[in-house]
Amino acid sequence: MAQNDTVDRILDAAEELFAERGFAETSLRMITSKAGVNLAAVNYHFGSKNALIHAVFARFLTPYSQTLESAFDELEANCKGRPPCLHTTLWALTESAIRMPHRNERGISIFMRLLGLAYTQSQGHLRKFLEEEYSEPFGRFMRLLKEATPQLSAVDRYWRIQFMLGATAFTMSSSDALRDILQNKLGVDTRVQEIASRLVPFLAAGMQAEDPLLVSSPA
Amino acid sequence: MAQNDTVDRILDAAEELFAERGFAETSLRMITSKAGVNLAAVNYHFGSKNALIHAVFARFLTPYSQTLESAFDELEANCKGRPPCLHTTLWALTESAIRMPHRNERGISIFMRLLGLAYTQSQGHLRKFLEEEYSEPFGRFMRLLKEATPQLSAVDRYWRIQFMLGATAFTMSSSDALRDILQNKLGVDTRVQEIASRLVPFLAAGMQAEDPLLVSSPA
DNA sequence: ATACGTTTGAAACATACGTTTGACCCAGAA
DNA sequence: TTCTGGGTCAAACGTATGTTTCAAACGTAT
Repeated sequence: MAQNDTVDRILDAAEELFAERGFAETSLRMITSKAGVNLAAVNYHFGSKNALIHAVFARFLTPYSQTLESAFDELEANCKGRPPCLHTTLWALTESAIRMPHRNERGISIFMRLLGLAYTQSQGHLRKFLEEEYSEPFGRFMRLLKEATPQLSAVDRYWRIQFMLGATAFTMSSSDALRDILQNKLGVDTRVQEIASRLVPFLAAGMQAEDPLLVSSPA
Repeated sequence: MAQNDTVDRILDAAEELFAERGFAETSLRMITSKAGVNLAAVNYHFGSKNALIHAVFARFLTPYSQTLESAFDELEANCKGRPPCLHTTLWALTESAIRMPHRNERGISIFMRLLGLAYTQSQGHLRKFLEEEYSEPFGRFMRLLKEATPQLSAVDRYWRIQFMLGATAFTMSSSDALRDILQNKLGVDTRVQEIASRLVPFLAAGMQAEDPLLVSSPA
C-alpha cells in the first residue's frame, strides 16, 4: 500500500518546493522532510535528483500534452481545410491548461511556474529531457502558429513566439504574487482564468503587430 | 596598484559567470579561478557572496539609471505639456540600454540576462536591494506608462505591464541561447539591438490591444 | 509459518560550498 | 632601519549537499 504512497508524497512535495524555490535551491532533505519520508527514498524510487525532476515534469506534462493533442484535433476538425486562426489556437493552449484535472486550487499556478522555471533555469538535462519527450505537441503548436500567421517572416515569427512564451511563462509563474499585489492595491480579486482571458488578446495583438522598422546601428 | 585590479577582475568574472549560470549555480571558486585571484579575495573585498552580487548589479545599474533619467528628461522636454507616447517611452528604455558604454560586445547581452535573472531567480536579498536602490527610475517609468495609455483601466494596465515585463525579462534572460538557436535553424545572425527593435512593436501592440472580452466561468 | 523480494530507516559516505584564519609580502611613514 | 597596515595566499573551518550502505521491517505467496 505505502509503496506507491511514498512515491506520490515525494512528487507532491518536490513539485511544490521546486515551484517556489527552483531546482538547485531545493535540497532532497527539504523534499523528504516535507513529504515525511526517508531521505534515501528519493534515490531508491527515482535514482537521482535529476530523475526526480524529470518525474515531476512528466507527471503533469504527459496528461497535458494528451489534452492538448485532443484540443488540436478538435480545432482542426472545426476549421475543415482552412488553418485555425491565431486566437483559437492560443485559446486551445490555455483552455487545455485550465481544463486539466488539478490536485488543488494552486495546481494551475504550480504548473505554470514549473514551465517557466524549465525555460529559465539553465538545467541542461531538463531541456534535453523535455525536448526528447514532448517534441511532438510542441512542434504541432508551432506548425499551427505558422499557419495562423502566414504574413510573418520566419525570423519575425520566431522572435514573437519567444515574446509570447515569455509573457505567458513569467505572468503565470508569479500569478499568485501578482494577484495578491492587485488585491492589495486596487482591491480587485482575480481568477487564473481571467488572467488568461486578458493575456490571449495581448499576445494575439503583439503577434499581429505591423512589421517592425528595423533601426540601423548608429555607427 | 593591483588592489583595484583585483576588485575589477572579480566583478568581470562574476558578471560573466552569473549571466551564463545563475547565482546559486555559480560558486566563489569558479569566480576566483576565472578571475585569477585568491578565493579569500571575494570575502575580503566585498564581505560576502550576496554583497558581490549586489556590487555586480550596482556597477551597471547605477550608470543605466542615470542614463535613463536623462532620457526621460529629454522625452518630456520634447513633448512639452503632452505626455510622451507609448512607443517613444518604450524606446527610451531600450535606447538607454544600447547607448550605455559596455566593456565588450557581449556586454549588452550580459546586461540583459542579469536583469532577467534578477526578476526570475527568487533571490530575496537581490529584490530588496534593487527596490531600495532603484525605485525612483522604475516609478517614473510606471508613471509615463500610465500617461501613455489613458484608455486602459487600472486593472487592464496592471496586467498588461506584467505581460510586457515578462516578455522582456524572459527574452533577454535567454537572448544568447535564443540567438544561437536561430543561428542554427535559419542561419540568421542577430544583434541584441535587433531583438529590441522587434520587441518594442510587439509590446506596444499588445498594450494597445482592444479591450478583452472577459469570458464568464463555465460553472 | 516460513521464505523471499520489496521497501524503509538511521547512519555514514565523499564532495562541494561560503567563510575564516593566520602567516606572509611589500609598499610607505617613522 | 624598523614599524605599520593593506593586500595576498594556502589551508582549514563548519556546514550542507547528493548519494550509498546495510540491517531491519514489511507484504505476500508458498
